[in-house]
Amino acid sequence: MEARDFKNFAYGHFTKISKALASPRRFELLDYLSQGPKTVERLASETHMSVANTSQHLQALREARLVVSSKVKNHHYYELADQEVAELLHITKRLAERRFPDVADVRVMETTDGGSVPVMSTSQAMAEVEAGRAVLIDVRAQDEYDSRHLSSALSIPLDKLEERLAELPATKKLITYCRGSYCLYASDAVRLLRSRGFDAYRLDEGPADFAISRERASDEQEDAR
Amino acid sequence: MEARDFKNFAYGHFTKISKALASPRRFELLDYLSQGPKTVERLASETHMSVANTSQHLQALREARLVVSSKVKNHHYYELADQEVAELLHITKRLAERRFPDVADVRVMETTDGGSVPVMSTSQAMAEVEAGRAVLIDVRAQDEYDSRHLSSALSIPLDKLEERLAELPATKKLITYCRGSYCLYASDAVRLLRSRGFDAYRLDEGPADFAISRERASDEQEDAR
DNA sequence: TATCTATTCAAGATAATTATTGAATAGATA
DNA sequence: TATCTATTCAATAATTATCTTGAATAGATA
Repeated sequence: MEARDFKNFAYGHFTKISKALASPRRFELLDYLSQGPKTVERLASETHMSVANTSQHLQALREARLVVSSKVKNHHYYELADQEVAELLHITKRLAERRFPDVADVRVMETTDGGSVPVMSTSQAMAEVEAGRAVLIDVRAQDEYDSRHLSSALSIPLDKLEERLAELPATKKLITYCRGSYCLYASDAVRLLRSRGFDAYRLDEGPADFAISRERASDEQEDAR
Repeated sequence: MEARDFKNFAYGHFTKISKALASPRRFELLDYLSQGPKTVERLASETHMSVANTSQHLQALREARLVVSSKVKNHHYYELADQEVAELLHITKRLAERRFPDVADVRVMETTDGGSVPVMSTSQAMAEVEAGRAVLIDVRAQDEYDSRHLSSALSIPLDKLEERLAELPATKKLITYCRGSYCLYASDAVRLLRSRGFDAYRLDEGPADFAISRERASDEQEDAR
């Protein structure tokens, strides 16, 4: 193989990955998939795309080997092919926030509802929970919770929150979380809870982001040995 | 701002980053830029692109805020806007190798010349150097060495290697490195050195990759505190 | 001032990507 | 077997990206 062919081969493959992430629709699909496996129809309705278009984008993601699919009954489930895909999303978002400060500003504005929704970091939240002063509430859909959730978190999907208020301790902090820093569910939950007198907060990340920080930490412990 | 507008805003910005990485030419430009600042003409000749096309791609990278430029005399120097860009390249490559095993196979085949060029990891190399059994040789261009290099490495650009053989210790291992795992310079150097009787090896990464591993390690030490 | 050099800009042809529509398929369920 | 459901495929039109060519610019140098 000639040197130039080798470079074309390598860069061609690298950009298969980046091309797959280069469409806002596909980026969003991957973002949802980082919460766990989902069917085409579910992804279509969550992203407000047509089913055909969703399917087409999923084909593109599969060609780039970022997702894999499996069949259960007559549903096709798609999921991330590798946890490193979630890491790539994470780093791309972080770089976007660094290079376009507006992005972070708008995120904070929107997810805190202009400052009225207090935010807590995961480490702070963990400390509160361990000290018995707070309870974690996962407000995502049940299957997303089942797929992965923060330890000790309760599952109360946002649309069930109002009818299940009685289950919540009035004397503790309630710390909600959802898919990640750009998801508004936890902010909606905090607003509802605060309007009912609870001391509510939201996390600044979701289980996928948290898993990445954890993994990086353990990678490094291995490297250090 | 409506919830949908917020998502479009956020995903639109995330994909500005990915779109910039989605062309093999631009990916290659960034890869060269991770070795240090370079002029348009230099980048054009290294990537075998026309100057106009190179400039156009650099504009695109600047729009995506992945590079910044500065002017010295009548040369425009471009450089990475953030070290995290190099990290994004690194992770994209790693994921491409995981998902497309051929990429790693071809890389190993090409950079070891079918197995005849022995490869060493950076940690192994560092240990050999510290024990006084090996010398590190940076075979990249002088300005790339000046921009950043592994500590204790000698600078001997590949095209000067033959005339400077007398400077090299015949009793130690010679460990060469270049831009990274996909760069062939170090392999060429090893072939030359071995043909003259030296005990030569190449590193499996370059200074940019090495810096990323280091940074990750120190990030995690901070997190642990 | 004239000229040279490095870079950018503008226009155009070609190719690739996207969303939409409607048809096709494959596997359940009745 | 017939029907239903979830998904994919195929064709189209609209948009966007790419490379080439040649002209324009801005700053050095003579």
